[in-house]
Amino acid sequence: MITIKEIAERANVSRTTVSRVLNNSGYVSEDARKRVLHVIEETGYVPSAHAKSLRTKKTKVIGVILPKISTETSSRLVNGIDDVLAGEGYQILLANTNLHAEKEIEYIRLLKSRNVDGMILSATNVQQELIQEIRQLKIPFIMVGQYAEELTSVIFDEYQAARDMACLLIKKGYKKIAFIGVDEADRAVGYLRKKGYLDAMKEHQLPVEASWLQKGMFDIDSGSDCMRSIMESAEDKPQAVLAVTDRLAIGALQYLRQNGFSVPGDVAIAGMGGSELSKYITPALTTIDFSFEDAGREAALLILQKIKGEHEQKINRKIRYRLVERESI
Amino acid sequence: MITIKEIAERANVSRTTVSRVLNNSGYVSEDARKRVLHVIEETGYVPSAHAKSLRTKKTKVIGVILPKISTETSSRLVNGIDDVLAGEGYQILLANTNLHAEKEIEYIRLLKSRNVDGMILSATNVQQELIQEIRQLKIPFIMVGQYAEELTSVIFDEYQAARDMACLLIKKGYKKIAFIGVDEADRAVGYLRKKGYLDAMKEHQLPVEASWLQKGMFDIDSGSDCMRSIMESAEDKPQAVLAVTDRLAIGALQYLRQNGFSVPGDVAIAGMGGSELSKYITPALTTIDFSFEDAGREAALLILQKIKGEHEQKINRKIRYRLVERESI
DNA sequence: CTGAAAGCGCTTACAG
DNA sequence: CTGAAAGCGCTTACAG
Repeated sequence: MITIKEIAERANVSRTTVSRVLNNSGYVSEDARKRVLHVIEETGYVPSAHAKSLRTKKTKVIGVILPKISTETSSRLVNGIDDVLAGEGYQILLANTNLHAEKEIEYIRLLKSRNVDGMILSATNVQQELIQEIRQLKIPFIMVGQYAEELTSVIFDEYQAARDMACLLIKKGYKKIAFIGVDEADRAVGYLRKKGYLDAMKEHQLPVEASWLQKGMFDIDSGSDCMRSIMESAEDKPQAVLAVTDRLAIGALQYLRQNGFSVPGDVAIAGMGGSELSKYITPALTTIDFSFEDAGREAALLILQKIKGEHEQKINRKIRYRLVERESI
Repeated sequence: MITIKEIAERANVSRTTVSRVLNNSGYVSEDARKRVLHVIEETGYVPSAHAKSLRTKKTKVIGVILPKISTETSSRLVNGIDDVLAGEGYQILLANTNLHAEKEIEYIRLLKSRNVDGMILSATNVQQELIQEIRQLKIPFIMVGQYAEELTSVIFDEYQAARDMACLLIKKGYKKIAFIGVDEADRAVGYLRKKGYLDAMKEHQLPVEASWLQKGMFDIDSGSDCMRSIMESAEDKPQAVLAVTDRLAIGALQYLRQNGFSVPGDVAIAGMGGSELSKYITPALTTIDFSFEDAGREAALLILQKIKGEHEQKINRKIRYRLVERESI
């Protein structure tokens, strides 16, 4: 590889001077600048970012830790992050935990060793160990999707969103509303959304049968399984079901249609997530569109501010969501 | 930041020894090793990857250049890449051209400056300038999605795939088949798929009306527009339409349904891509599932081999595709 | 306007 | 088994 030393020799100047024209800093005579530029052009020299970071302590790289790489949520989030980061000359270094929560800590350390200028974690939990690791980190850090005391985060009002959706269902006249959730270790999606639903039901004095409460995973098949459990075990069949993700909702939809139920005629379905699928499936799914791109953009903006040292204290940014009413309820 | 020097001092050994225990190389007495490990543990020391790469010339980072970050194709591709790379301790540094072809070269240089161990480009064109830039690159490089003379690539048989689909349509009895393509600058998706369709038609002596040939972009709305053009301008209305991407096909579907045509009754539709949407839309879309995850895995495998210097010559790997017949034809 | 030299945090022959 | 020293490719006070 060709280095600054060679450029300096060829242009008949010192490395210092080459560095100056590279970084547009300090004084360089027009003549020297031209010679250097010329040699760079003709050699195709590209300065080593590593050597540079070693000195400057800046890498222009932001580490992004994702729970899963090929989900629409991650994709939209990363898109938003890259949207603002690219403009500032930063790049994204990806880390994918593949839903193994313990890898979050591992990757935080790896990214630290890679001297990233900041990290953004799309979190699925807020375990003490993880929070601890982040707290002792000296690198700017943004948590997305989960709220944690003392950490700067970009979140949605998960509780309110689920509650809004439950209320919409109730307003529409549905009284027997089932619920498909996920593990409550995921505080945002598992716990808070469930609580929103539960509170809405209670507030309207609507009973909830235990068999109406199912817990699935983050995929379509799981939604079908949950719906089956509900329909097969419920004393009183529900008139509607609220699923905490669109995929779960779509799975439920599949089950119902395959078993001769009409949606929303026999059972209404609402999802959450605002996925593209929700729009094109038949019947189109009523859902909540969380602006993941905005969340990504906001996270990127915050990390940039932190890098510039513009704010010290923790900040909690809430991103808006939109209730999208369609044909499934 | 805490460095190897401090660890050495605290453990009362030299930096050399610390380095040895860090890398598990050379001889270190049990006693020294223990002291070092202990200090590392208690300080939470993480060695600087930058400093290390500066010496070793390896970064364990692969640059991945994508035409768009939030498409299902990219998402699946990156998933496949990460799948094999993560296991080998490599991370992905993302670069998103956002469909600006000229940024491909720019990012190749940027990634070069970042000393990545290899690059994978999900290409949308094979312009001379780009190919030139890649050729003079001394870093292992894999091209995905486009074939280029002398470059190692992972591709699909785009021509055959489009031809297969057209033949299926013909076999089903459709004779008047329209086509929605994209710009032929994209040789794989634009040119080759069109050629596959055209050749199939010719082979079966089926005439193609000029108005049946439309060119769109990579989104759903564009598919609608193309379908409108076809239906409004065709002398002879087609009985079927082959779109080169699922999104274009879905746009066409939308247009037809909104204008009172039944699918496949009045017009049959086939897409290409094997997107998740194709499966859940009504009617379910007949499409070609390109295994983008496999393409990603294969690209990662190849780049790993190149890094290890296991093969010099260029290789062209063809990834299988699967014709998925569903209800839209 | 220019350059010599120190230093960033590592690894690695080399010598002991 | 261990360490002193050189070197990776840059930048940056400092001196001129």
